[in-house]
Amino acid sequence: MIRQNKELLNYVMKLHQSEANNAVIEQTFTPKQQIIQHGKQVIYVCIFKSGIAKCFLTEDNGKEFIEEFFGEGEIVGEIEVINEHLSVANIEAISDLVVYKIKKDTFNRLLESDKTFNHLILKALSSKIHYKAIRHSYNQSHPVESNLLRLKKDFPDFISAIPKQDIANYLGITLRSLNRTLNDLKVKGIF
Amino acid sequence: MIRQNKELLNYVMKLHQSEANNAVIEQTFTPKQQIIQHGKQVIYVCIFKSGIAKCFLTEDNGKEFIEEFFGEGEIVGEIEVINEHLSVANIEAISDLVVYKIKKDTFNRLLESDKTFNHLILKALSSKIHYKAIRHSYNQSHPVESNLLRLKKDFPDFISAIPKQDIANYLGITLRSLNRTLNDLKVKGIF
DNA sequence: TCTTTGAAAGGACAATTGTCCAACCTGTAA
DNA sequence: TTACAGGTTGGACAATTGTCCTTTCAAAGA
Repeated sequence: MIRQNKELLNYVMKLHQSEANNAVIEQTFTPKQQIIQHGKQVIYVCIFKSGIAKCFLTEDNGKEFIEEFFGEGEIVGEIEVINEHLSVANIEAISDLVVYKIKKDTFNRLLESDKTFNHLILKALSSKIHYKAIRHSYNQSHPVESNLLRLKKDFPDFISAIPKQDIANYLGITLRSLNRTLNDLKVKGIF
Repeated sequence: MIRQNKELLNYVMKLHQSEANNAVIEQTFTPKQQIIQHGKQVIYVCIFKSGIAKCFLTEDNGKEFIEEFFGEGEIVGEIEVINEHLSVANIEAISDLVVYKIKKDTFNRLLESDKTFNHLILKALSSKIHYKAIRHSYNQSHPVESNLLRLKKDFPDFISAIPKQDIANYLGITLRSLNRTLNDLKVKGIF
């Protein structure tokens, strides 16, 4: 549930050192700070060095849906830069965060001129599609209880690392339902 | 709900004519034929020239979840070729289908040597993430009735073009629920 | 110290959705 | 023709999930 991309992170760390003119900048965020906001232009592509952030959409009825939790090496803003549109989603820090920022133009230049980088981005995009497909299929096809067990298997400590409301929004259920199911699992001795 | 990518289709049609050695082959399928099967190696990337196919996963509990319906210009198999893993999903023809097939190695060569092609693929991948994000957020955050109205707006004739069970699987609901909601909408005079 | 705010927890009831089943068509094969 | 398989439809009831609301607790600020 917390996505990572170590291979990309390694490469961006190298770029951070080798590229001239601060092509890759480091920046820190504190919990609840916004990294990208829906409807705004995306000027920087960001790659997470450490910490956790959430990627979410807010629907017309006020409900918030969490697309992913992003950890080390995950990249955000690349979709918007590649397809040249405004930001679809919001990215917000959950923990303290350190990110590498790459200016839009620099990112496009790297895509064109650096074959390794280009391929890493192709792979990053493919992975996103891959894990989104698997996640939504599983979530839709299984009861809440199974979904929670699956998250626990992936990331045993998710209950304490991520606010309950965010977990509920990730699963597309209400906080009430989440609590109810967690309770059932406690009674059963799991969790 | 039926995804298209005309820009990519145009380019692949050009490749079909210009590339030597049958780099791009045309093939036809009839309804229910399998184009890609879960767990198998992907040797060809396919781009749809005409017709409709469904992309779906089958879960351990036997439930089938439909990722997307693909129409003109949509591409399948590229995720597997780029990330070098076995097929995640199944692709099956719904209507009669004509596809362009590109061998894995040819696809990789084009990605490396043809900048326009490379960029079209980057955009295709980005779009997939984009529309997946929007769709799942909307679906999870709205009742079945709203989801059906949204599909009808997108593709007015979907009820007759796509089997009911497939629509239910696409929305992650049962056939019973789908029928119930369709009935409600009929009574209300919509649909 | 005394509010105040926000996250967490759960009771009670309503609404939605699933499960199981039977009935009804339509086209195809025996 | 007859039988059968597959897609479609909806009744009856069970199970799940949502809505609304109250309580508790802990951290932050007046």
